[in-house]
Amino acid sequence: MESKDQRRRSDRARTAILTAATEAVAELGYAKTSIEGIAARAGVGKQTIYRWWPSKGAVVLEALTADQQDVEWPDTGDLTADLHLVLRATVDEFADGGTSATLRALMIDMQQDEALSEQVLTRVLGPQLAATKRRLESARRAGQVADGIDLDVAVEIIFGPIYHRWILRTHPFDQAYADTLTTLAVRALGAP
Amino acid sequence: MESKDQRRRSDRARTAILTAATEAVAELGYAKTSIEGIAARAGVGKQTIYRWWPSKGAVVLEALTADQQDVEWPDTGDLTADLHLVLRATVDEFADGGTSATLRALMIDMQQDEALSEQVLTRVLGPQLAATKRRLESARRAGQVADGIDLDVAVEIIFGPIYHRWILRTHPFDQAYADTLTTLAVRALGAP
DNA sequence: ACTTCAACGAGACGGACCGTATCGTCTCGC
DNA sequence: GCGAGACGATACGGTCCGTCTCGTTGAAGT
Repeated sequence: MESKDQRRRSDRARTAILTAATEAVAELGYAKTSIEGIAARAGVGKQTIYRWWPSKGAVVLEALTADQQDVEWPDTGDLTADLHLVLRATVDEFADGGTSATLRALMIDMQQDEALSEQVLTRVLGPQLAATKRRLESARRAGQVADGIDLDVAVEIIFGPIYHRWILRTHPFDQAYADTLTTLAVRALGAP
Repeated sequence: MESKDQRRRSDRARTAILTAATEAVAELGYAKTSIEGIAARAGVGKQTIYRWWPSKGAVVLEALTADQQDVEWPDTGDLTADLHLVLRATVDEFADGGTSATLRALMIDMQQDEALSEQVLTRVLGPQLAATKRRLESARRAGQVADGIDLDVAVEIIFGPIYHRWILRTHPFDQAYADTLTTLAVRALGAP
């Protein structure tokens, strides 16, 4: 085996790198952020980055997940109200510049990096989608979601439009949108 | 003004460049495709590319739109049937490697190139979304879409899930998906 | 037919980053 | 303390960028 003794890892360097990565992406955008730039900004040799991360995307992903808490789904028994709450919170989060730029960046690199794609999916997007599916299962038990509906598609009916508008910027991305989308999604899912 | 005399433009070079760009993206993927690579493949000086296009994205965009016909919406009077048809066709088109890789690539570059973003939106995505909205207006007149529904959001309810699954690859992207999605979308839009 | 002039193919150029390979130096675990 | 391995720093060969020349070619204007 080679150099992977976590015990000897410098936490000062690790923290400096993650901080520098976050700052660089926020400041320059993902495309113009380079490994060399992160290293210089962090006051670190670039080899130290290559020693612990395989790619720029991996560094940025860890920087993103380092300081994030999972979005938890409420379950008050009222699907419409809970959905409304979550969509408004999601719009807020995505409208924010920092997290938004980073996540957008990762979704870019996912398209050309298989390993990173899997990481982002399992560590960031997957849990969110799974939590949503769980909430929908609960709603179905309560008779608020029609039987026979494919819940994976139901999740996409909810978040697909969000991502669509967030990525393409076709229309305003605001609270009013969260409201409208909530109504339509509930119409799609609800038992008649 | 300087060098913009379209009359003197070599059509041989232009065609060779667009063909080479399409091939290169299909073969290497967008990220590994370079302007130099396209020039070499086309048997062309790279200055000839820089003379007529501002960026790699612009070349690829023109290569994509060169040989594409707009997806037209049928209007048989039956929204469900028409929607079903279009979604199946869309899934087919997106599942295809060639067009898919190119469009995916453009959506990547849109995130970091303002001008390109506008071009892709107005020349590729926009017309598709507008056509969909028109079909929904027709359906609303026929009483198949409830009054008061925001048609821009309605369009996103339809295509948002498609893009979501296509980009993130969370679940199989096939005809069965088109079927399921059709059902849910119609539920969301339909008058009770 | 002849002139003319911009587009053409080719490729040199400086610069930015890539990812790898070594330098001494520092520091942690034994 | 001693040794191993991570550290900051930096040199290296590559690739590609975008700009800038070269002659050469070929179509428009006379």
